[in-house]
Amino acid sequence: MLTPLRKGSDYHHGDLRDAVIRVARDLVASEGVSSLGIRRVALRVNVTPAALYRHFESLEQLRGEVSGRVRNEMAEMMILAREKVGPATLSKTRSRARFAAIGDAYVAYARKFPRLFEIAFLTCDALPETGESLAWRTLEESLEELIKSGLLERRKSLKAATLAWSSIHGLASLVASQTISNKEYPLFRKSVLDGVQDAVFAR
Amino acid sequence: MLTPLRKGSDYHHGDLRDAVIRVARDLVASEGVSSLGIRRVALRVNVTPAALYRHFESLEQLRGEVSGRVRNEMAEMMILAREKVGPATLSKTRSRARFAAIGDAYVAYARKFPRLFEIAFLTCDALPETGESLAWRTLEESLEELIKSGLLERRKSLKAATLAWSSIHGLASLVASQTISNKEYPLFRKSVLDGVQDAVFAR
DNA sequence: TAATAATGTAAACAATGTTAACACCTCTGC
DNA sequence: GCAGAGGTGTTAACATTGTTTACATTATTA
Repeated sequence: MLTPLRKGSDYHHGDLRDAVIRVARDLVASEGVSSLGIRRVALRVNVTPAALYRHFESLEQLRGEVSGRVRNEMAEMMILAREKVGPATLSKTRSRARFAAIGDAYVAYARKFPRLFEIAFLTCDALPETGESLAWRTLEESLEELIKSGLLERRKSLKAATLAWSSIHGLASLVASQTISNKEYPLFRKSVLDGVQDAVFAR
Repeated sequence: MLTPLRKGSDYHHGDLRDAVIRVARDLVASEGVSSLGIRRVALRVNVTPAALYRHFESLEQLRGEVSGRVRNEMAEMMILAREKVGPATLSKTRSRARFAAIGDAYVAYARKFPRLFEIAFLTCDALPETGESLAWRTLEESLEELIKSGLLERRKSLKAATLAWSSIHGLASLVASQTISNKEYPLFRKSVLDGVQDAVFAR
């Protein structure tokens, strides 16, 4: 327990809104999106249900907020994984490995937190206005590295980005929804990764 | 109205179970998966809520049943689209067109019925025992055609199938969840289709 | 035709999202 | 310092939901 949710006998919470989203995220992660509810979250945050309506218009909006937070979390995981292989250089193998890392992190997240991945891409009537996603920008950065290290022609870059995202996302989605099992996964993984690399890297 | 839901003053319905799934499907299609409810469906079928529990254990199971029906519906659309380009022959262009048709039908369905596509791939605790999916078998058939017409080596066939499905599914999923807009769609579509064809067809 | 199973209804239950009226806390302007 | 105003929590209620239990009606079968 990092910080107590309520400091002593405070009437005010201090930072409800954020605590609510955090707890909601954890609830979805462990019990699924259909278990996310105003009252259940309120209980865990040790607050009255009505209090949540000071910070969220509806359950639907809270769901959207969780969805947005998860998408950011995913992107941060991707960035972390990329940094872990080493800082960006002009080395071909380096930038190639960094590119592979973000794709791997994407589907690794879906495998580790399938319920979170699910809520991240649910059609949401009330999603927080997000410009270009962090994940997409991260992908673009990696492609830029590939261009600078001479592995990718600039004119092919956009096409590479869209194909890479689609196939990686498809793999992640099929895994998260258990449409493909853990046993089938390695084959799918190899096919997709090879396919993406074949398409991205000029031969 | 094709068939009246209740024949005259019948106490018994005749074929509730099926009528329920049909109505549930339409409800999801028009108002989204979170609007699917026992009472709402019961009302539309002109039946008491408790009646549904003679045919389904829970709302969760009904959701699973709808999900299964939609997956079948998708596969039927794919088969229909494939037949529409013409019967299977050994012609290279023919089998190639038939292969493209099923991929196009897949994402076309997701574009036309995003809410149905969504429920089709929701993680479902109670999904009806389905062996190999009809869609997957349809894909395998098309790959077999490609092999027989000399466009694809048999040893590459499984890899081709997994890559094709992942990327097409990813494209469909990103479209259905509105992660990519209608404006961005054409570019994504071209990238994915080209990428799949490059990977599938030996060069 | 009488018993039995299948399938519907009626009424109740606890739990849910949401709202309105009220209480407390914190801050600003004098 | 302090009065009031706005922000943030509580309490109590409401309509609606999934689900169960007891009962009524129809269909099936021996």
